[in-house]
Amino acid sequence: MFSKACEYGIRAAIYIGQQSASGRRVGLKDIAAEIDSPEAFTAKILQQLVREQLVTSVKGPTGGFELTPEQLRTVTLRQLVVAIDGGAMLQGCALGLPQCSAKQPCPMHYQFLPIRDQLNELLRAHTIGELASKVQEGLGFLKQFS
Amino acid sequence: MFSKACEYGIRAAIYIGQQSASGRRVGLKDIAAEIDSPEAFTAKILQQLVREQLVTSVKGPTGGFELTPEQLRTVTLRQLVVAIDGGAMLQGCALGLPQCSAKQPCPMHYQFLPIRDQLNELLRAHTIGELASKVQEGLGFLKQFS
DNA sequence: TACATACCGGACAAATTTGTCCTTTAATTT
DNA sequence: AAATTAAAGGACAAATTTGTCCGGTATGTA
Repeated sequence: MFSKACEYGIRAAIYIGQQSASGRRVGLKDIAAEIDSPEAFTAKILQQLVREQLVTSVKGPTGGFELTPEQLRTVTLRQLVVAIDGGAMLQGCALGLPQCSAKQPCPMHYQFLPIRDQLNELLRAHTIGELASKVQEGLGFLKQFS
Repeated sequence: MFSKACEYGIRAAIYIGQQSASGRRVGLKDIAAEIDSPEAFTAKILQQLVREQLVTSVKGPTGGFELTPEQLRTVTLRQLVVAIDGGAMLQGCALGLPQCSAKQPCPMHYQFLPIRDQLNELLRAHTIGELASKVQEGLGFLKQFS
């Protein structure tokens, strides 16, 4: 569905959000450990998110990553996905036709349309803050325990 | 959504189906030209589909690819996708958790479930023959004209 | 039987994605 | 101010996906 980078990015953002909601700023090492992702690769992805201002970072001792109250409230899953994977998967043709549209639809065009619309709607409807709360309440997990 | 290989594979299968429905067997060169795909790469993908018996091939002069009436009637989009991309995208967790399930769901688990179910249903519901007819009737396209 | 045709299969190459390492930059603490 | 901490950024490496090339194999035709 999404790229690895995107999966890590979303998990990281939610974890940062969860901690930010409790007033804690978190470092890269902590993040990678908590979401079970490769540290250096996760750093790259977070850099992207910081550049896009979807996540906030602070350098130096006591530094780390955090989400402002506004970011918690307004940044959606969709913004993360677009920032990391680009819009292609949320718009492009399922069969890869470059100009697929009602004008010259691929054979699956009208069947896929509602599903893609729902996916877009879904991603737009959920903020990082909301997902972070879910994790905080033990209703969702960012890595698996045994 | 799907890999390039999968996109080419689906388009190729539908084109072969369209021609088979009219009693024509088609060669690789023809296929690649009609669906606008790299020839040698398309050959690899078709080999896979032939091995899985989703497509039939005949060697030698007058040879080529075709779909038997049974293949036209029974092979679904889902079988093509699984043969080429594997089942991961049709089952795996959206956030990449290896063991995501109701037991330890990711924060988006229950939101994604209905969408993934619909996608599976959609892929299962459409046969190559059906999609080939759509193209034959001019209601769907496998490449774009200008 | 010889030849031509067209798929098969393996090796190879390019491009992209995933992942690592190390130096630089910024900020806090002593 | 110096030392320490942690993110930023660039270069590099591994893995996967995408794509090519070419000799081998099967099949139909003369």
